[in-house]
Amino acid sequence: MSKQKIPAAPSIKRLPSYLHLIRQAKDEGYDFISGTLIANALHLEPIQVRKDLAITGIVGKPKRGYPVVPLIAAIEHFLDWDNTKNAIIVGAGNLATALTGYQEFQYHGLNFVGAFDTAREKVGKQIHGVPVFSMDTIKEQVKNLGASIAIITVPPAHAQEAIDNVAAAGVKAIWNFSNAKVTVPEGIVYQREDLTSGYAMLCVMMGETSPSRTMTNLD
Amino acid sequence: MSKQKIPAAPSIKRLPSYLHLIRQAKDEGYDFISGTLIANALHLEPIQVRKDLAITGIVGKPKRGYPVVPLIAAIEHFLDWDNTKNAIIVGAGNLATALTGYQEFQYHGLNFVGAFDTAREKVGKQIHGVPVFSMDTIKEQVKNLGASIAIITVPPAHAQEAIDNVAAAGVKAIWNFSNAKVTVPEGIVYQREDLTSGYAMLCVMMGETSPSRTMTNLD
DNA sequence: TAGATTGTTAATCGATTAACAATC
DNA sequence: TAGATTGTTAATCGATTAACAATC
Repeated sequence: MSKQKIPAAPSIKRLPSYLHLIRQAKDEGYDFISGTLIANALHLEPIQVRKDLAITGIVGKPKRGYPVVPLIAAIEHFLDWDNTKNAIIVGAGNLATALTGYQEFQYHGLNFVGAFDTAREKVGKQIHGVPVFSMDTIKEQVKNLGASIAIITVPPAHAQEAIDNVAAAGVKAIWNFSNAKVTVPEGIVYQREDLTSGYAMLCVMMGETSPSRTMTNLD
Repeated sequence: MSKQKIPAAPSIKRLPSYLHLIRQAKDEGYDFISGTLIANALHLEPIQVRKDLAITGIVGKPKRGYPVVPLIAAIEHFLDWDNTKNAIIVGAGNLATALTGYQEFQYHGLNFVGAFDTAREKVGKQIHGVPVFSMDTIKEQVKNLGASIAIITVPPAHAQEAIDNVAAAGVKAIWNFSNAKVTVPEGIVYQREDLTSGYAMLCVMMGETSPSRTMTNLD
C-alpha cells in the first residue's frame, strides 16, 4: 500500500459537500455564491470555506463571492471528477447494490463496469444495470473491462483474497468497505471506509449530551 | 443540531479498528496485546495507539502490553457499546438492507427495531428480520419501539422531511446517510456519513501517484 | 538481570481561526 | 461611495510525534 500522506485531507473531504451546495445554487439560477453563504449552510466558518476553496485554484470576487460555473469546474477538476474511471465491485450483495444505485457516484466519473460474486445464482444477472460475473473470472475481467478501481464489499473473511486478486489483476486503487485486517501491496492506492467509526462518534456524542454519564476520561 | 466539538475525535474513530484487532487476538488465545503490535497491524505509530487507548482509562503492563479482556471492556464501555440502543431506519432500500445485515453493529449494541418506507409493497415485510412499517406511522412507532437513534437512508429529496419527523417523534440522535443539505433541530445528536468524501480522497490519491498529473495547488 | 513496553512530559506539525488590507 | 467579501499573513489550537524515565 502506498503509505501516502495527503496534505489538506480534511479540506478535500469537505469539498464534495461544497460542490453539492454550489450545484444547487447554480440550479436555482445564481451566478455567484459567497463563502459566507456556504459556511452558514454547512455550519462551518467562512474562513475555513475560503481556505478550502483556495486549494482548487478558484479566485473569487470581493463583495460577490465565487462564480458558480468556474467554481464547480475547479472543484471537479481538482478531485479529478471530470474524468471517467472504470470500477469493478467485488461482492454483489446489498452494499454493492446500494453503491451501484447511488447516482452521486456516476455524476462524478465513477463508472461501474462489473460486479463479482461467488454465488452462482447471481452470476449472469445485473445489479442496477451492472453485469455480475463469476469471482473466478476476476483477473481476466479487470483487464477486459479496463477497471482501475476495485471496490471491496465481500465479507471480512474473504477480503484479503479479494484484495490479492484485484491487486494481481492490476487495479490502481482499492476502496475497501470490508471491516477486516488486511495487507495491501505497495504502490496501490488504498482507502478504507469504516462505518463503525461514524457509529462510534455517534455513541460518544450521545453520551456527552446525556447528563447522567461522567466523562472524566475525555479531558 | 447540537454543535458539539468532540475532543479527540480522531482517536475515537480509530478505536473500533483497535477493538476489532484486539478481539481477534483474544480469539487466538492471547492474554495481552502490545500497542506496538496493534500499530504494526494498522500501519500506525505505537505512541499514537498508546495515546488513543489511554482515553479509555485502560492501564497496560510494561513489557507485556494491555490485558485483552479488560481492554475490550474498556473500549466498549468508553464507546457505550456495552449498552443496547434501539434504532429505526428510515427508508427500506438497498442501503437499509445492507446496514441491517451488517453484523458488526449488532455486536456493538445497535438494535434495529423497525424500518420505514413509503412503498406499500414493502410495508409488512421484513429486511433481515426487521419489520417494515408505513412511513405515516413513524411518529407513533418511535415511541412504541423505544427508538433513540434514527438512521436516515431515504433519497435526498425526502431527507429533511424524514429528519423533521423523527426529531418531532423524540429520537436523541440522527445518523444521516443521505447527501442533502438539511437542518437539524437543536439538542439532537447528529452524525452525517458522506460516502463521497472517501471517494474524493481516493481520487486525489490516485492523481498523486500518477506522474502525469501536476499538483501545484496542493502546497 | 536486561530489555521491551508503558505512560508522561515536551516538541513538532498541521489544521483552524483571527486579523486586516485589498477590492469590487 | 460604503460595505461586504476575498485572500494573505499571523496566531491559535489541537493532534501527532519524540524523548525518556519508570517498570515489569
